Amino acid sequence: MCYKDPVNVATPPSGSTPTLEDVARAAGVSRATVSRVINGIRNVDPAIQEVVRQAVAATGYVPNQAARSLVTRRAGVVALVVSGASGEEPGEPSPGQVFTDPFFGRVAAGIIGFLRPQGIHPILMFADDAETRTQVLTYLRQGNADGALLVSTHAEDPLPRLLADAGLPAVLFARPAEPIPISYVDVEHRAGARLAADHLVSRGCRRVATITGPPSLPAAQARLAGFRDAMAVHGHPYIPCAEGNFTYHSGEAAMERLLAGHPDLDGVFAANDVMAQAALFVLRHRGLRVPEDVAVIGFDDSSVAAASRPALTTVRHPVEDMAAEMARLLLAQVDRPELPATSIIFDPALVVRESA
Amino acid sequence: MCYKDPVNVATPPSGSTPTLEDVARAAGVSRATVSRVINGIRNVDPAIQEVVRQAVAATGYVPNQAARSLVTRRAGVVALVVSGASGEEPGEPSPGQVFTDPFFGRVAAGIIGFLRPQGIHPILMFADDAETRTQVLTYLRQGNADGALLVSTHAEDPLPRLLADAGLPAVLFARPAEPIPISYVDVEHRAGARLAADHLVSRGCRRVATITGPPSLPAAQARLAGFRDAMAVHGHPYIPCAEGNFTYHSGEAAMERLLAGHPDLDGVFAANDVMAQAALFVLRHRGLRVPEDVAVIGFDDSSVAAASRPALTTVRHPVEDMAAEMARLLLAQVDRPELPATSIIFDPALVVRESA
DNA sequence: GGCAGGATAGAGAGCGCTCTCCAGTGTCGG
DNA sequence: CCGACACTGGAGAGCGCTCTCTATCCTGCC
Repeated sequence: MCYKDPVNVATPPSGSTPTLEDVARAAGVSRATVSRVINGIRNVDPAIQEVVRQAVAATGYVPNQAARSLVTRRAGVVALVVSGASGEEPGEPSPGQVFTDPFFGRVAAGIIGFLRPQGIHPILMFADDAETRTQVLTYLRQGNADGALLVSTHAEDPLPRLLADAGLPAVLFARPAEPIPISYVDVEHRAGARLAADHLVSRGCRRVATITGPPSLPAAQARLAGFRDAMAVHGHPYIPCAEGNFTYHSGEAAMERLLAGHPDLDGVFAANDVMAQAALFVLRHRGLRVPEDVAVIGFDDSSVAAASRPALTTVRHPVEDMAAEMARLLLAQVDRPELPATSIIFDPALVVRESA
Repeated sequence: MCYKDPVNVATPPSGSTPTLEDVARAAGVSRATVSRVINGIRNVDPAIQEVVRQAVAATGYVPNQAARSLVTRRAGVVALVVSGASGEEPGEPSPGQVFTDPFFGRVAAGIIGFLRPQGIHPILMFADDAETRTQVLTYLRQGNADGALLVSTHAEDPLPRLLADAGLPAVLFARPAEPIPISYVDVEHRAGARLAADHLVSRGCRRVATITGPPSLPAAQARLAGFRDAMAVHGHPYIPCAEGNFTYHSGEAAMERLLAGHPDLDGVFAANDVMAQAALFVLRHRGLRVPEDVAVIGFDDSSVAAASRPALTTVRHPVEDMAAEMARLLLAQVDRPELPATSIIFDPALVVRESA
């Protein structure tokens, strides 16, 4: 057999983008062989592989993903869905604001860090009402994306159930409020809160209070419960608490309320760093020193924790690792849809800085 | 002609997802007709349209995007690329940190707000070294995305040039450092800085300083130049300045330096809100009252501006509108690649709050 | 030396859709 | 009453790729 010189025959028929056929012609082999080389499959003579590779380079060939997807039934894309509840609540974060939360950035970074090496990229979608939820579902069904990575901002989010019912591959960032056969990753919130409680007690704090997240969120519930239980074990059965919703403003207000009711407190556990930061601000504003007068512990170890003054002691929430794990779980599920829903729970750790 | 009852013949051959063919069979028409109805095209009898629609509903048909893309040569996806320089510089924000910047959230929100109604979604990509830049290029060439929306964090970012050279549709968020035939949107930075200068002067500030962005960024240059020029016009030819890089930390450090060199200053213009917020913190820490002792003006009107204490007076940067315009420009360019590169410049506005 | 059997390459059938022809139908003017 | 013409709907050719099936070649063994 005689293979033609790949370089001289390379130019595709027209000025349009070259196809497999063009490369095959240039290399003097069949389409199938080129396909095999490109997809790195067995049974191709090394010499021919080399000829094909040269032909690919010479023609500037790039495989057409649509054609590939059509036959493989794989989009090579996953949806990263930021999903809220029905959107009726006032004060609910708008889609854009979600990004402002350092938490979301960490999730995105973790997901992308895992997916990028595999040539898979996330499509960004928001779902905050019935219409946009339908859009997500349709999008997945159309095969635009192979599955969904879901970050819900609300416990009542109906999207997880819709996805599960539709049998679409999906992984949640946190345990759903009600049991749904769907995979998720989460952190051991109770254990994290216990770490905070133990640390405050070991520092000698006796009058400790907590700023909670929205009670509708299981994560917030668990942090509160874990903190209370641990404090009870240390002999502090009653813990004053003020409810926030994870925003800076709500944290400020909550700290004000706590201080109004308990001016002598000497320790605060906030359910996330942003609220802890707000607490720091209020305390300093009141002339209270942190950690000398009041010790403050946050939760998440987000970027604001180290940036705070004083730097926040906080419970590390391994968000990036968890996000990468989400992606891993999703891809496994896409490959083998028959796999049962799995949940992976991560351990938190205490990061001691200056505030406690 | 007699159309069969769509409901009874509906079930597709197997349990697999229904295709156009299945719907056509169910409706008793040809594939072409169903396609016409679905794509809302002319020349279909209303009665038949109805029959087809019922058949679609009965079969649960959803068009396969890959097949559609294959023939239309349109992915229905655009890439949202966050692009840095070569990544050698230490202290450079990692991909994930980019999200933490409220600025990026606003861009994403603006883009999504415009694209979502059209059923187009952005794919999130980072490009921070040669390899990932190639990945972006390849991705676009493969037809995975129809074009790129580029947010560069560095002036020397080579990606815009690569995109322009490859003839791929792309729109930048800011004017490229060197002239490149590529579309972009930007804000009139000089005019914005002038607004800040005028306001400080009209408040009676006499000893004004500024915290700049990285000098390699044209936007930072323009803000500084605009501020200096305007202050010169007001009779203040010399303006102390300290360089920051748009982060909170750099803003703190810059404010410290300014105060060290000019303890008596009474006005500060920071090139973005985050650094202005840091300035606020340093000033309060030093016991200086804002705005009584020192007036502070930021730039961007990002979410942190209103959340600061005192709330920041700032120059509004219409990021969301600009981002939407980027998307519009990109889609126009995808539709008609022969269109010349266009640039659209937005006007800033002063938002007066408490800090000045 | 002939033949089984593994390794390798090619042929060709789709994947599901769009879109360009064409054929058929009905309408109107001459 | 007939031909011209707008209007509809169908047939069928791909879009570029993967992958199964088959043909060919080569090696080794009896």
